[in-house]
Amino acid sequence: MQQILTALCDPTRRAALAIIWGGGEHCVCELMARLDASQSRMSRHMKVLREAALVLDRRDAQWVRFRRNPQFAPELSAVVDAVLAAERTLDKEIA
Amino acid sequence: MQQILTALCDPTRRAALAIIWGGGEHCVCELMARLDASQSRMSRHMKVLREAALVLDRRDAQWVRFRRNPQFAPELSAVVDAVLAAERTLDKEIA
DNA sequence: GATTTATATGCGGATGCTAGCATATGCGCA
DNA sequence: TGCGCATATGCTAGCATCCGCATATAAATC
Repeated sequence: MQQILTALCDPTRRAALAIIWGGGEHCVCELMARLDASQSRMSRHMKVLREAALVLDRRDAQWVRFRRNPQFAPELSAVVDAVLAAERTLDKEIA
Repeated sequence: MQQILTALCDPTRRAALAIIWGGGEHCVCELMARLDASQSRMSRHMKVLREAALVLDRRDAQWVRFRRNPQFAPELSAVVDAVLAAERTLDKEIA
């Protein structure tokens, strides 16, 4: 739990998770581009998400593809869902 | 959102919030006793919860009574609910 | 006014998080 | 083997967080 919340505490990680949580595979370079983050920065943030078991990764040629961990405890998935949903709602309200 | 997650990131604050979130008023000295926290530590943690608008406080003679903020945005309340529920569930599994 | 109880806060030290830079590693291709 | 793209990581500086200790403030009571 502590690890999950720590992972969710950084806006860049939340943004990366928002992209990944919806499904599909995403490489670091894609996330770098979409989130305007430097390479080492993105790589380290993904490491935190991986170590919290929020995402899984696999090598695919030069790339490392990240995807949502489907075996994540449902109570914890509910936390992630709530955070991402809240963020979407609040962003909409500002815009 | 950032402020909420930062507030939730500390285990002492989560424990205090778990007590308060259920309802009722609770003074700092009660929380100190129940969470085995020093006075300055507890006071500061409560300040973080207050500044995140998770809780409201009022003076009552020597005491400061904290209670859940009833006007908290529902999407954010959902985050708190999910976190506290997950923590309860996981604690139960360990025990 | 003095004392006691409850709470807040200034200060300092320890620790941790984050980012950038440079460099290392892994993989495909010529 | 050598080169280039994608990713990981050692190092460091800057900044935030957390805690304990001491002290300040607030309210009640005598």
